[in-house]
Amino acid sequence: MSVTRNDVAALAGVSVATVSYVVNNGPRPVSAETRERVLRAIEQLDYQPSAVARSLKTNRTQTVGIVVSDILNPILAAIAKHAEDLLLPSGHSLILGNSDESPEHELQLLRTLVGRRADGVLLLPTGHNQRTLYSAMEKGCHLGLLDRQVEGVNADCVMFDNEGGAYEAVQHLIESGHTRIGLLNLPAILAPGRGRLSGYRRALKDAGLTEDPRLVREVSFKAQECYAMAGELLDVDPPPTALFAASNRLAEGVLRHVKERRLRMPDDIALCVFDDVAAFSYMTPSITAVGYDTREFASRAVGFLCDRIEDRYDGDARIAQVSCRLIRRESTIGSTPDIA
Amino acid sequence: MSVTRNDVAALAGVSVATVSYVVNNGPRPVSAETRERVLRAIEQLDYQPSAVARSLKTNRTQTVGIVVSDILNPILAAIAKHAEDLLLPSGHSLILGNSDESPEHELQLLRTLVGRRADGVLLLPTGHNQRTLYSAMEKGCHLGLLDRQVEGVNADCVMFDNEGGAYEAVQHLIESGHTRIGLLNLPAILAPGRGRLSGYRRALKDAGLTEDPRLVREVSFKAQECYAMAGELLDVDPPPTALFAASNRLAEGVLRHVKERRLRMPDDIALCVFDDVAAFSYMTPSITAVGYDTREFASRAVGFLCDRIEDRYDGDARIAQVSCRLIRRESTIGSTPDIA
DNA sequence: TTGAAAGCGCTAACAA
DNA sequence: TTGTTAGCGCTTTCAA
Repeated sequence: MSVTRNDVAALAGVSVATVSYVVNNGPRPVSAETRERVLRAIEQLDYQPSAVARSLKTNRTQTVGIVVSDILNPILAAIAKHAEDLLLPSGHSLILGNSDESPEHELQLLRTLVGRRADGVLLLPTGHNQRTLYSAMEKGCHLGLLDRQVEGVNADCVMFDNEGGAYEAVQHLIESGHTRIGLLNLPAILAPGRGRLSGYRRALKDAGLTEDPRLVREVSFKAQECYAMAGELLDVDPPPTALFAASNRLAEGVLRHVKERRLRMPDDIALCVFDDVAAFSYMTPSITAVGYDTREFASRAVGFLCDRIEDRYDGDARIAQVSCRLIRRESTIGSTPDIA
Repeated sequence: MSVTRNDVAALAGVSVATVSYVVNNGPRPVSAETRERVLRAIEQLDYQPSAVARSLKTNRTQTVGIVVSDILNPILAAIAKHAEDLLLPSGHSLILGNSDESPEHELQLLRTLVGRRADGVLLLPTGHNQRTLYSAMEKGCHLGLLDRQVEGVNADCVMFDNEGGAYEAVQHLIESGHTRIGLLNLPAILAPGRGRLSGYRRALKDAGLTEDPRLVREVSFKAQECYAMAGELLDVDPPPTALFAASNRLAEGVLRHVKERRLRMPDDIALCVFDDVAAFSYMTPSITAVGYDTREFASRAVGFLCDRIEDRYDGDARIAQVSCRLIRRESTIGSTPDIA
């Protein structure tokens, strides 16, 4: 079928072993002259070594999977992009999987990845499939969790400072004079939802405000529900004067209402969002958001994973936290001298 | 190292061939009783067949690459997502690559993909690397081009109706009373840029307007340059009253100026964008855009590719065109009764 | 410095 | 209905 190492060896008049040593640049030396001949043969035949055969032999595929809930979320797209960037130099390819928050979908993706003998997987877990995760790790497929720890799964995890970011956001709203602050939150079964909720609570408490339970809503990942919940939140009596949306997806629901009801931000309603996306800075009004460095996040996750893949670390699960910072924009402070 | 088919065969007390036929559900029959025993052994050992070994034998990897210029572009992310969706049922995995519009980067990604023996590649080409593309196809790696045809490469291609979409957009601006319409265009060396430019020109001509060359700007893919060019366009004297931005990226440059200069859309400047992204519908004012079905686009591309991978088609390169439609929003018509 | 050959885990042709 | 075995393209040990 295609050109193999035998063809190269034959053309160069050397053994297959020698070709191997030339291709891999080691581990044993090859005389300059022989190497030259081999390289010429490779060139001439347009020979491209088979990573498949190589993987079978070496038990390494130089492949890592990334399974996220939604690649359309710009945050996750950015993490995937940076992961790919960071993995490229070491020759790893990235296999992309979308779980859509579905455990069944996630299961299938994980099985496929294990079947392909991926060296590792970066996973934004649905929170299920513990057994499969455990079995994957047993089989030597290293695991790195993204922002969500999974109970009973002892894997490295990189998180955002969810609690701190939320605290800073809500504190900012309080300092801007708001006392009725609605929270549109992620499901609190997942770590980010829990963290953002507790940041919200701590900020209220530190300011001596009491929480109105009607102002705290938890939303699944359905866009429709976001929209509906945002509406309910705005309709609470007396209404909130500010909203903290715990994710960029959640913010969309709010923004649709703002538009439909012709609300002015921040006068009618102030808005702060966890997750900063590009559009927030050039919208009018621009949107105050909790931002963070997705490149750093990806870098920590890839670092953890490669440490294990390349046998530099084999200990207990590690946790890294990526810091967040509040970017104050017009949706809370009303006007900006400069574009942030 | 890991559990292999031999282990399963031994435990079940059958030959490796039988295990194979059970796992693959064919091609030869296995008695119900034996199958049962094998399945139990698989279960018990938590055996997961190696796709690597399978690929070496079958010369098929069930892997396709997708190489795009920027996965952060929501349009490309959507195409990647849909491609993954569509490929999953047939057991194909998607390897993601970001070329960043760099030919060198693209080259490396293509080489890696060929080395991994990807069954096919979906590519948004930089326009270079023809030889590598040609050689990849020679080697049996099927190729599907996304929106950009490459001269001298005889591969299937799916395109948007760039000319028609641009025509409709500019016609709409003209009908709204504009006569000085700026075009912020993609590089015209690439097919989409050419198509969108000629749609712009045809619309002007059909309306009896003459083109002012100062109102047509071509921009590379650098964000900075977008911003600068958008500024120059707005500063032409006499200034344009409407702008057609040939991509969502280009639109960002315009929107930053609109914000900084506190321009009102559409009164000070009307804006229409090729590429509809979610944010355009909930921004205020909402942005008029040329939209299309990314799912259909991905579906055509994946269809072309799988036809070849699965030997259903082996003829000349095919072209498909995905239609576009104008979505009129506030940035051109000033107010919408409903959210589009 | 180089070659020969075993074997990675699988599929499928050939035998039984 | 089932078992045996060659061989996919590579890496690497053992010998020369």
